[in-house]
Amino acid sequence: MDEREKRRYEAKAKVLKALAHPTRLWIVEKLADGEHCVCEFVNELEHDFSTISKHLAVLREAGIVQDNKRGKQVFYELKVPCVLRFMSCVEAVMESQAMTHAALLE
Amino acid sequence: MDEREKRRYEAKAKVLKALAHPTRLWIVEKLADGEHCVCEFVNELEHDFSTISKHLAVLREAGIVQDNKRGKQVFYELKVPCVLRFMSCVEAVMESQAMTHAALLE
DNA sequence: ATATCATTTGGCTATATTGCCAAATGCGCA
DNA sequence: TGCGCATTTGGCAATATAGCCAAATGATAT
Repeated sequence: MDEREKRRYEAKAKVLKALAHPTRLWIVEKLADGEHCVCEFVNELEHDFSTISKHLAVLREAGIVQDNKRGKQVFYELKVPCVLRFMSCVEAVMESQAMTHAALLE
Repeated sequence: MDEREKRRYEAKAKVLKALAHPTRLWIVEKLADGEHCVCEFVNELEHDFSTISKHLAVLREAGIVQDNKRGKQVFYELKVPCVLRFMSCVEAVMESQAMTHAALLE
């Protein structure tokens, strides 16, 4: 793996890393039906404003979401909605894993 | 988010986290064309055997790959190949990000 | 049985991530 | 202009992750 390829894999990993957190995953799924205000995330998740804000920054810096400021509020929306398609495969992995564990108990 | 849902998001995040590392991503893509021996990864990546082995353990525990021991060697293969479909979307995110940055420079 | 090879595991240090608090910012309204 | 609200930023302590070395394991071949 040369330097160029290495940087490319690091960039790819950064995108997946942005998704790889329960709170951020929840936010991304929430955005499936369109734009939402930061305040909604804070209300529904039991976290500090600052914590949510930092999670949103991670998603924004990865290029997954974008923010739209309107009035006092900030709304976030998915910039690249194809990430939603990951979910069914992630669930397939979890199911396969559950089956394997069940098989070991037999 | 109740306790049950929380655990579910943690499990999903675990799968994505397993993919969210340059070396592991490289390994997963390498497995696109089928089974490969651990020794091949060690040869092609400039890492210690133990480092590669731990990365493989992360992928295995997440349910993404499975190991097949034959003779002295251990071969790994994708257990749930749909993860390969993530790549094009990850690249779409990167491209969208590149465009945004380019736009800012104008 | 023993030596050998491929891989895994344990242990360690360095680095990265998370989540809270407090303080700073930015916008709209009185 | 100056206040108040929504959000972001800075800073810190706790925890998690990465990668190296050395030692342990497990199968094969002698």
